[in-house]
Amino acid sequence: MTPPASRFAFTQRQSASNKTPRQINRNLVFNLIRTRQPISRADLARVSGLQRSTVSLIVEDLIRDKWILEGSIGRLPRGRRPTFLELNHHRAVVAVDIHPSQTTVAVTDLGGRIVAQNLVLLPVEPAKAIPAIIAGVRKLITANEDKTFVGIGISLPGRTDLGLQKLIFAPNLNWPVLSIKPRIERATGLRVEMDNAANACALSEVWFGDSDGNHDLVVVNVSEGIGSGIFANGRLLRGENGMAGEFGHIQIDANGPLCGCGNRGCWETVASNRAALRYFQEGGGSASVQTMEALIKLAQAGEEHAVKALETMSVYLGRGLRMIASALAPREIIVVGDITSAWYRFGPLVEAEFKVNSLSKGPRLRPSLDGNTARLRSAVALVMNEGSI
Amino acid sequence: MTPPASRFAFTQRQSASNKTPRQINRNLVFNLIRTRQPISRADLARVSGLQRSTVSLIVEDLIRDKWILEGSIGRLPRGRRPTFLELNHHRAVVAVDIHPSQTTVAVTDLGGRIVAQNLVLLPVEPAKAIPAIIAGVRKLITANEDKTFVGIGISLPGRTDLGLQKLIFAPNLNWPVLSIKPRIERATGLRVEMDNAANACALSEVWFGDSDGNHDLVVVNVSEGIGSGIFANGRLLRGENGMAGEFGHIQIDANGPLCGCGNRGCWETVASNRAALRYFQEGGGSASVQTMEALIKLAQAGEEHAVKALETMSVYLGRGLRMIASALAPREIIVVGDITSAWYRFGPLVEAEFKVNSLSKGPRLRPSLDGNTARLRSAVALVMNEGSI
DNA sequence: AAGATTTAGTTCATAGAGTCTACAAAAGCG
DNA sequence: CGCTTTTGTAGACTCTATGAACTAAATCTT
Repeated sequence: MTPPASRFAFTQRQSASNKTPRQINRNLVFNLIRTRQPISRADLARVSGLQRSTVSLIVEDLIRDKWILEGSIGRLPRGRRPTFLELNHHRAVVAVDIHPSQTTVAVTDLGGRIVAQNLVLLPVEPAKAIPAIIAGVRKLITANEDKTFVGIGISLPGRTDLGLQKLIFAPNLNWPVLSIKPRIERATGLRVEMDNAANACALSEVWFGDSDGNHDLVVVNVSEGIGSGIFANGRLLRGENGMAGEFGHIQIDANGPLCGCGNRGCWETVASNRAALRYFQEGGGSASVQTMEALIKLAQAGEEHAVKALETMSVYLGRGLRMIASALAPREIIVVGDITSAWYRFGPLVEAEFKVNSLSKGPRLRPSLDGNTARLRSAVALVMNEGSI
Repeated sequence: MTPPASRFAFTQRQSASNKTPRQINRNLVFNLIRTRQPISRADLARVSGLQRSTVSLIVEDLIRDKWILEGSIGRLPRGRRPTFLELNHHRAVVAVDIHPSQTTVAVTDLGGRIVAQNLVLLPVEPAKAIPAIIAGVRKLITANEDKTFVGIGISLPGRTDLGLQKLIFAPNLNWPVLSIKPRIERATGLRVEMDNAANACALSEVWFGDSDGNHDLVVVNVSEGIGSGIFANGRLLRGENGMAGEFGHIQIDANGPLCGCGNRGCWETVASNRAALRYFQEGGGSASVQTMEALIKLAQAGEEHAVKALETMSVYLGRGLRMIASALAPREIIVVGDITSAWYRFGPLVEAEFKVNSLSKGPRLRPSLDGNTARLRSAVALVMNEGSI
């Protein structure tokens, strides 16, 4: 098939054993089943490039380990009928999406399909928030006792410290640096993996998008601030201390408003939800509008100040996205956030500014279909990505 | 040792055969010999984590294929004396560094040591430039007939089309889109690999730097324009059509001078060599100064206008570097270009602006020790990186 | 000086893994 | 009923790493 990866890349300083090919191929076969189920062994062999006998052995392993199941029997023009394989729908993952406005706990199957879902009212005090989350998780687990849970994936509105794997920094929630991972692990007995919302969305796009995960993409999460998740060279680009993707603080306007970081005119200060609300107030809009949803509703109803505010935000949004495009040249940039609910109206403005003076075609720019779902579905990816199989 | 890489990463959509471990381990062993030569089999086993017997087999292979040689015999406090292994110094690579101001052709051994070196006068017309390069390469090859050449690595002042692997776009040379790779391959009979100067420098840092190539770094090449090479997740980050790293066109100053790309205040227009010369002229400097080297010399002599021009450039340079740091959070940012020759004087200015308002420690910022050498030494990496072993 | 100890490097039986060929199973078609 | 086609399995074969045993060659101890 395609040529082998560079043999001199530095990716692996790790020696390989005889079990390495099985690990790789097992991974490959599982992902093919995940993305193309139902699928027969023979088709897996054709798609993967492995021999039918090899696929059979790997499938046997995966069935023994309860990751997949034999399903219905297919039908062909002639020849023996294939046995379809599918993900084991008795296995499930708990998905937690912590969000400033609303926190959701859900159960998804291994394919990322949402099976059950609850909202959790998050107490303001951090000390009470985590018990509330644990209670929500427990409730869903007991309500789905027929499932075997593989782990818990959490999407956070803040940074996680990948080195220690347990701290988060979530200024938008007014939480201090917290060590939530071990607490939830102890309380539930399940493995917990977490990452910030933008990375979660990026993983969702790669795992559940129609593309095969072979190209680079950037997810830009526009809410109170602006964060981003970068998928490049086949992995999330995390950077030192997980700090990569902080495009929110690239300077867009040297004369812009002062940012919390101390600089002027950071992208966040001119293109975030907060910026849009500020434009609205400064433009003479009603002081009663306090949330982005309200502002968007107003604009959709045709209120002039609201439209103007979102138009200004859109232009700045496009300008920053253009910088991301020239910095990383991904194949796609995906926007997540409230503004996407009015993309039909403001998307063209963003796109116009995004394409200004661009020499070549540039990346595709599109809104995420549903950020809430994407963050929840990322749970499977988070849990499985760390190699639980 | 370290835990295995994620089994669900999408890096490899490729099936593995039972030869895969050998490929990986051979790669690993060769790189250990490359970076730690001279080294014994026993030490290789200790460092790699492989068994002594496995290392012996791989070493036998590498010797048979002429990549390495048995060298001198060591001495220990007690026990049998180890046989040192080293790179085969009969094998060499041709390194070509095409540069607007001067083009160099060199021969390096597999360890990147420069064995021979010639300057090539590049005719202005592109039609005559390539024959001149070929002649220079031929001359060095015949002058080093004791060597066996593995390939030719070329560093270019422009973009290469990685998809087709043969086109380059080099506006700074006033060359049209050219297909130089197959021409040189046909003329010399050697495999040609090429990449732009910034990527070449990044590869050099990873291959020959003291770090083990396990972390992310960005090389910023400041000359007429500004280009960059991004090393992340264990590989060069190339992006769609090899266009990643075009930080030169991020906007630094919305009211800045008009850039060739159509926007205002691109980083290139305020922090490149060209920008420094413009500051100098606008500030009332002598019109006779036309090159960056001359400007730097003048500044080093204390001429006020020159100092001022380079100081302005330095501040803008630092500002852009700050954006790279927050976008990618690499462990290191390395600056290459003429300005590094006066880093002792202007580096602190760059660094000061770079660190403005930075919350955390941030990446290390440092000048490349020698950009010319780095670009030449990248030839080995370019040739070997594509898997010729 | 002879044996003990230590370290380097090799040999070989063994087990894990994928490939490839042969073959059994199961369906449609004439 | 036999032929063809396709799915899935079995087994011989090859490649590879492992780990224990072994040889080689040096120093240390007595």
